[in-house]
Amino acid sequence: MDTRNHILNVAEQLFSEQSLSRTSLRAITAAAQVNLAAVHYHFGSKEALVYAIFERRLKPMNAERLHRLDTLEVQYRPVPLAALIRSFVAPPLELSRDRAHGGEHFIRLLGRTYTEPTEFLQDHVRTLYESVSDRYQAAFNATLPELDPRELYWRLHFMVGTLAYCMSGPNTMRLIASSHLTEDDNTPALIERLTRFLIGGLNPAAALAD
Amino acid sequence: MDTRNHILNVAEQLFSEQSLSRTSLRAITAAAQVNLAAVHYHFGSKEALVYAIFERRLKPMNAERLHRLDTLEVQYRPVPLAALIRSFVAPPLELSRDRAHGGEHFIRLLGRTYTEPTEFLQDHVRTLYESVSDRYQAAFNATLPELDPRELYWRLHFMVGTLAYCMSGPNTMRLIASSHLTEDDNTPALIERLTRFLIGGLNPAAALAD
DNA sequence: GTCTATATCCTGATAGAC
DNA sequence: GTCTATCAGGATATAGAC
Repeated sequence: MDTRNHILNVAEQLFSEQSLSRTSLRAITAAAQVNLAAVHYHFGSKEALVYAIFERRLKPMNAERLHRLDTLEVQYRPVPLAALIRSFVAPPLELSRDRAHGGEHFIRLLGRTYTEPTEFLQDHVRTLYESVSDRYQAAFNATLPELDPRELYWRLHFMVGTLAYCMSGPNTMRLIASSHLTEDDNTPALIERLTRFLIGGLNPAAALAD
Repeated sequence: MDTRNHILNVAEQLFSEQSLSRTSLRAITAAAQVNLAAVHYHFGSKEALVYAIFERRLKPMNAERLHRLDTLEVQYRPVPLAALIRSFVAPPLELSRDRAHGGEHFIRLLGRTYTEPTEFLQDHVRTLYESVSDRYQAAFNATLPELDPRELYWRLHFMVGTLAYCMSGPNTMRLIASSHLTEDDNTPALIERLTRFLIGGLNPAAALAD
């Protein structure tokens, strides 16, 4: 079990630095200083290893989102927009800050997965997102009842896209001059910046409030 | 020259469906019904083929952006936010609609490249974006003078992220239930939806106007 | 559980005839 | 310009000793 977790950690980091297909099992086992065959013993295949990486992180992350949403929904109905957005974007961004446990690497990897056309992963990840997707769609619908479902759908799509780009992180292609990209910009500040941006985008009329 | 363009077209499509590393030269030459050695004769290497694909599309696309910005800047100063955003997001989205010339495939590929950690491409693409990046940063700064540079940087970062996600297209992972993802949603409508979202995000106070 | 050795296949690239 | 044939290396996966 120790070896298994060690492989997960090292693979997670390497996968976050290079694409899945460009990262070989040999590179992983060499970096982890374990035998090549250990991966097949513990996971069965490279794809199964990737599955395990996503499952380990996504389950608690999305459970945290649902927990925050539960708390909000007993307190308010409907949930105020700012709080709703924050409960959705904060868990992944906070996980990305968790360098001690490798969360930073995983979130980078996750951000890329949103746009990567690797079919074998898409289905697996979609399943791990199902409850979050349903619950939040209903919650946003309750908070923004004046939007028709199609318009709401598109705005949520834009929201997910913005978040995904933030997750893919500082090693992403920087089209905008990066003189202001300072590492000192901490996670709570980023969460607030992003939340303000999304409030404006999701509901222009509500942007002035809060 | 005919073979060369044919290879470019076929490669562009295959690269948009699978990641760069998972798409082999053999798959490309088989689909294009040309000889494997033809790629090396016309381009020299797989990486050089990828360069050529990006150069062919990115140069006119960004020239179009700068052309629109030029036109706007002789007409207004500063350029209104909505028009500025539209001039930035429309060229790629319109290109994505150009199925006759394969623009749809390229834009999908481009959307992914924003978050993919393939170093050899990043530098090349960044160079092709340099003038656009500089000009637009100045234009947004003139339109939104009340934002300090760091805040503006982050909002533009969010904007690019949202656009990138839209470009990566309908085959992207759909976390939000896709019942409303109808293909009939045409490009002009998407441009307007996205522009309205971005107006709200970039400048909440201006969202109510326009 | 861990390791060595190996099977099988696919990759990008190139040499050289036509 | 196009083709065949081939090289050299790296990939995943597995069989079997310890």
